[in-house]
Amino acid sequence: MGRSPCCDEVGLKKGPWTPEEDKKLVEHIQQHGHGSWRSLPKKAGLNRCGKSCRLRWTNYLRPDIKRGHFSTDEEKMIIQLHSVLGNKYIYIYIFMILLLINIYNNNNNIIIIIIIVGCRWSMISKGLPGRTDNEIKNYWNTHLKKKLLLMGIDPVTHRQRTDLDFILNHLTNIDHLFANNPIGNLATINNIPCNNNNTLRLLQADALHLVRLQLLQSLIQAMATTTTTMMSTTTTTHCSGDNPRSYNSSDIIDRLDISQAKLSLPNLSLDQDYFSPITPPPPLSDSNFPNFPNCINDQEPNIVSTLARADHDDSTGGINLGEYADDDQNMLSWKDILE
DNA sequence: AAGTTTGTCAACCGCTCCACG
DNA sequence: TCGTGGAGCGGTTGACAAACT
Repeated sequence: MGRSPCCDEVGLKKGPWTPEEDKKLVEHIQQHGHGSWRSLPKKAGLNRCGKSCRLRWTNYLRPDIKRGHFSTDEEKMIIQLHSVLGNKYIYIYIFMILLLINIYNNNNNIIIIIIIVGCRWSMISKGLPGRTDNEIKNYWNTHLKKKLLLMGIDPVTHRQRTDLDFILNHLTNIDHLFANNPIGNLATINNIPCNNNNTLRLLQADALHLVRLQLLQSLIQAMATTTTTMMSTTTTTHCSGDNPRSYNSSDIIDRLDISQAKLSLPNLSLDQDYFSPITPPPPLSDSNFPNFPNCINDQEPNIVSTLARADHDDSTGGINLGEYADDDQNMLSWKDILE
């Protein structure tokens, strides 16, 4: 065991391969096969270590390699296989639970647990002919991970994210969405009759508040879930991927830009005509929201659906944003919720 | 046009596993 | 059983290109 001395040899070239080196390597392997990688460089006339040659061949020069754009099917396959093969942490998690149970029960029996760790990318690459583990790994780290995160899916657990980071980032996206889309767009895309810009501004502001409040509600739920599991009542700590973060209530309020005063929103006097009939419109498309990340369209709350779901105040014809009901239909003020 | 930041991906590093003498 | 070398793995780095300011 121990580290191979292969790449420690002094004077061997490192870094990017030149076309000449590629040619030498390919020609040698085509004529003689790779044989022992360690002895290959000398035989092929290359000033490289065997390991470097092997990587160059397996990741780049091999004739059966498929390079370039990943198809949708390939993406799906990677995600699917990663959800099954990729999560080595789950085994450690299971191990810890079993260990704790064992300690709790004061059980002196020896538990033998086989932890399966590793072989992820190589196994995933077997499901995608022509793709190398290195390429899949790179594609996962640079594209798919981000895509899943934007879709609200945790790339480690492959479950819908409910943590604070996701909700706060979502709020940022929503603000960005509204900041970058002209008012006219919002009216035309949802086929809402449009009489004047003032009404549209109110509609836009209303929709923004509703979306943010809905997300705030999710945030509060997430906080409630998290805080019950934590020892501290003043700080909510959670993990998102590899980045542990801490929040206190003022951080959250700062990020949301919602103070308690702002939460007590007045009933907005929107003309009822603009919500009649209240039927959920078709999902928003890319062309309607060019600044919105493509991949999260399906996951994004539809603004008019949100409006349709909002509590409708019959007395004013507006929408009551100031209160939310709990499970028993008791009306709660935001002050109550935050406290 | 120039400087800076960000994203991509080939290549490297350090480790473990396995076969073999 | 142990030591050694070869092979392969996942994580990380850094050069380069593209995008942005």
